[in-house]
Amino acid sequence: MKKKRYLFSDKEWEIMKAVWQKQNITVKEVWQQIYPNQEKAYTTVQTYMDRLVEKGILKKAKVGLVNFYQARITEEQALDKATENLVSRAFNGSFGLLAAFLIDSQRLDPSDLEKIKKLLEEKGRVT
Amino acid sequence: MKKKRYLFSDKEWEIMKAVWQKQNITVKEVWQQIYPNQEKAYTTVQTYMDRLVEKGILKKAKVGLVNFYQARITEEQALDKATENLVSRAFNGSFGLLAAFLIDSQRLDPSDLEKIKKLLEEKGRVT
DNA sequence: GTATACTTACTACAGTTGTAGTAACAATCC
DNA sequence: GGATTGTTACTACAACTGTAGTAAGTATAC
Repeated sequence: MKKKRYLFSDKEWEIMKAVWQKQNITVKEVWQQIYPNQEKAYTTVQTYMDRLVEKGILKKAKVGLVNFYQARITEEQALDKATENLVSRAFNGSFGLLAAFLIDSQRLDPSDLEKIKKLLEEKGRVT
Repeated sequence: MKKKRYLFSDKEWEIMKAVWQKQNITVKEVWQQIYPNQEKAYTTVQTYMDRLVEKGILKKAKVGLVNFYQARITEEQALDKATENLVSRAFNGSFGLLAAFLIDSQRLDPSDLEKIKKLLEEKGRVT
């Protein structure tokens, strides 16, 4: 088992999202959830998941015939790492820059902006 | 020349940051800037840059002996794509979620928060 | 109790990325 | 003008990623 990177590839994100939704999940369940129309082979999903085990991100335990997989890190942790990675590569390490970029982008709708204002106010009150 | 992905690997970001700083840059200049202590071989940087040319992200033009490289996409575009990619993989496609995550994280210092408030107000006024 | 179905374990292979070496050619130093 | 230096072009190779096939073992259907 190698050192955890917490940095996922595209496909690994898909898998992890499913695992966080249902701790103790099987390959089959993940497969059915993310590829309901068999877009990818069952064994492809199996490979992704076993690689995540090798990387120390998932653990698996056999119950009878079947392997059940669990995440060893939280979604929170993964989001944080992924965001940090983007920020460090692309935004010169400044989370503030990313935040400003988001606000300036056309990517937030009015309700997003409202929510952000609320969060800021709360933050202000607590601090 | 393949289709532009605009999605960069870690090393590609390093290169691109240098290229955006100085349009028409040589391999040597990039190398000296990002590896001032020769942490990596000159030819390593050369390889990164020529791959970016193959991918259509950079173009190169020879002047005398030497190749000068230019970006074919703006930093803005790349930031947007990279952010979009993170959001779509990790934040269920919601830019608002990412923004909220940032505000909630301990990653923004008071001056960041101030700046964000200002931006929001301006946005409010224009909208 | 043999054929069928499901699941795992293992193997394979092409494309991408990180890393760098070598060959060849031009410029320049004496 | 031969040796040295700088630059490019090309090749190489291991790790990682996306993708999937096959073998083998267990369960189930009759």
